[in-house]
Amino acid sequence: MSLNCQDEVEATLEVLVGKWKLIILSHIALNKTMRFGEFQKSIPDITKKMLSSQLRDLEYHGIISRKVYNQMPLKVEYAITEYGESLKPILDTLVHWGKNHIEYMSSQEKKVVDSSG
Amino acid sequence: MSLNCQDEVEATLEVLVGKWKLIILSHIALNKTMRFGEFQKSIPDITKKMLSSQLRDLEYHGIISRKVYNQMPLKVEYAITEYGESLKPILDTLVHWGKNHIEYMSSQEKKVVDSSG
DNA sequence: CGGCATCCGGAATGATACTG
DNA sequence: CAGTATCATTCCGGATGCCG
Repeated sequence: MSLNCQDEVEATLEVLVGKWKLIILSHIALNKTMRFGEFQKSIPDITKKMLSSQLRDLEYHGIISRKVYNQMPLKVEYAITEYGESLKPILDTLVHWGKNHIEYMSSQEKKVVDSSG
Repeated sequence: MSLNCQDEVEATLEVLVGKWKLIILSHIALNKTMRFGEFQKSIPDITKKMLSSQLRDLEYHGIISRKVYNQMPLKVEYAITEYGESLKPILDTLVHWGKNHIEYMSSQEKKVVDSSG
């Protein structure tokens, strides 16, 4: 059996690659449903085009679902699928490590700021 | 308190972004030390330039260490740092999900292959 | 052996305008 | 409101050659 897990990591990366996918997931994982505009408010720096394309990718891979309401004004709701939920452990470890890393970095920063004080 | 974890995810991504970083980590996490050439053998598709730059990034962020032996022929050993070890849970969840995803995809494939049989 | 410098193409991302 | 179309740009990563 192979000890290195390159294929598995690559398979996961294929689904999660993209500047905004994990950001999007970190939001939708916490809500039952989210609308296009809500994503834009939550993620100010993302453009419509990027949001749209990343959402489509995630939908293609079965991570999120998309429901259109035929009404005016238009309404579209996104939700995380059951399969998408299986990504939560990844998100959790990412958030956990990031939290620790931010603390680590700010503790490193103090040593630098020291010279200006 | 903030419920969305965008900053944390982004902080983690800043360290892990790059086509090969997680692949590299998935290899070095299983070995005490690895040499430049060993990475090349383990990851046939990576170029010297990419390997070099990704290793430098990881070293910069304190994830791996680099030790040069002043001898001919040149010898350089890379190792995962203690801080780098803290990424293992992320790798584990990635590998775990990837494994499951590969099975999921191959089960989807059968339905398609069906038409050629 | 391990790695950097240079050049280069294509993919990823962004800005803006337009649409049902 | 929720996108798409188009054009511009940035940047990642690959090919190659040179170096200690």
